[in-house]
Amino acid sequence: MNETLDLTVGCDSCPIKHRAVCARCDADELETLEGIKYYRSFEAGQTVIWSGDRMEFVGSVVSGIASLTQTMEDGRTQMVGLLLPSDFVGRPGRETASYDVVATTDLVMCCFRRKPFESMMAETPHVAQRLLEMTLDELDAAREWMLVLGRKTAREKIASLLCIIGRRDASLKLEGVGGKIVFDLPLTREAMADYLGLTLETVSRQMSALKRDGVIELEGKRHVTVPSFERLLDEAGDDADGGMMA
Amino acid sequence: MNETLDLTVGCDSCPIKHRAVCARCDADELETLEGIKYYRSFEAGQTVIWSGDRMEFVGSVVSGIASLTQTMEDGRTQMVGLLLPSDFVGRPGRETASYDVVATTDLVMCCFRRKPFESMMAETPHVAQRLLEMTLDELDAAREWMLVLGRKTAREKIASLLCIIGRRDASLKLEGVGGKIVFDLPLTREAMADYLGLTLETVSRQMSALKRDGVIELEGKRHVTVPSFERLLDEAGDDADGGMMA
DNA sequence: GCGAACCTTTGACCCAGATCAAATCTAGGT
DNA sequence: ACCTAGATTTGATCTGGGTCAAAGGTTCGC
Repeated sequence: MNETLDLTVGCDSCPIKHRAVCARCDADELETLEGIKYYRSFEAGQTVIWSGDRMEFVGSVVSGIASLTQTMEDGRTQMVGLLLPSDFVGRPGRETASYDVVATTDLVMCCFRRKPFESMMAETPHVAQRLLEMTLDELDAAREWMLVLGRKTAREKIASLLCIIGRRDASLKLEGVGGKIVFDLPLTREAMADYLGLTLETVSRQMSALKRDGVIELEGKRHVTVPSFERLLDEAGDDADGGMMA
Repeated sequence: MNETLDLTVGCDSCPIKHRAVCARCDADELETLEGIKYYRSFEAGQTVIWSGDRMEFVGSVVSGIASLTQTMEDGRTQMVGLLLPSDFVGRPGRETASYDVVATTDLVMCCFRRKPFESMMAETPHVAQRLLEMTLDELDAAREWMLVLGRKTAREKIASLLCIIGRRDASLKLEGVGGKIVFDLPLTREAMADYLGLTLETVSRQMSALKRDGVIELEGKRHVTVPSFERLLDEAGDDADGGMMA
């Protein structure tokens, strides 16, 4: 068992149905995990972990969405992570998390009672390795998001968010006709604003603008159709007026 | 060897002089590392890793500072990480980094030829564990920085940056009289701006404002004295006019 | 069907920070 | 000492997005 691990969503032979813990089904390791896993459900808006809590478990999203949020004393908030199905939360080996985890839609998580860090490294090395890889992925994502937060315009920020959601969501579901991508936004305008470092009014305005400019289609408030992610990101760059100079 | 690892800067008994790889000096593991370590120096401005490069090594900063930067096609840049002494760079198990690493001051790094991920987990489990812990710390730091980028004002951003630099730097050096913290900024105004998602002009203006308001003292452009980190963060909140309403 | 509690959209106005431009202030180098 | 290339400061002006405010839309429960 020395090959590179490639743990993808929904490995069939594994009783736990997503990549988070399916370490290409190393039997012994899985058994160890089986013994300590359990499921928990949360309603939209319910708090999964309060900042400052002792983390009693490591969890992985099965369905629904949760958000990782940091808050300042004066109430300003910044979402610092979106937890989509197969994503991980938790910090084995640390007692406090510095942010809240709140269910953004109805949510099911697969939880594992916290194990001492060292014993995990020893008993389930492939899981440990996968955990490290996933943490590195999250770090990459966080850093990419720093670029979005620090340097992109409101319009570009929206486009970036739509891409993130769309890529994750659409890959699981079907895509629309003519290669277009169709998905439902699982976030309110306010949640989008929290993630993007904007106000909800600006988010709403920019969504309307993108629709008006034909970059995206909107049915209702949540159902989104985009031509392609490349075009979305491109056209979001060209600020508005796609032909108003006459 | 089952106790919690607490790897701090400058462990004496370890031939490698910082926490990055000093896994409380597990002899066998250190020996393994000894065999593959070497030092490299870089001048200010020199590129350590280009985005898209295959990472040939894992490195740890010995002295100097490097920055991790992401760039957009149109030239906008966002620094996504500051590498201070004892910090780590590198992504074992991945072929490309998505950002440049550039020396911001003269820099010495301790490098390790890249090892296959799996063999590292097996051969040096304490180092692997330490690597995971450090990655989680970086993730925390990145997320905290997302709050700074997304929600803080220019003045607050500067204060946050001064705290980060000051805490790291001052802990190694001496502090000034009366509990004040004294340190040298290792960054140009432009580098600060890149980190904070601001322009260099705004950084300069806010530095001047903080000095004018007596929140910080400046000798030359780089030598900074702050009363305390708490006061710095507090007073940065109260926007300017510390008594102008009469 | 009717509120009530939310979301969401839109408008009017304002301001923090960007942009453009010009001095100053270094630190080398010759 | 003088010159040059950066780094830094400061000023004037502009603007993207925030703030405040007021209307729609939806989706409940009753």
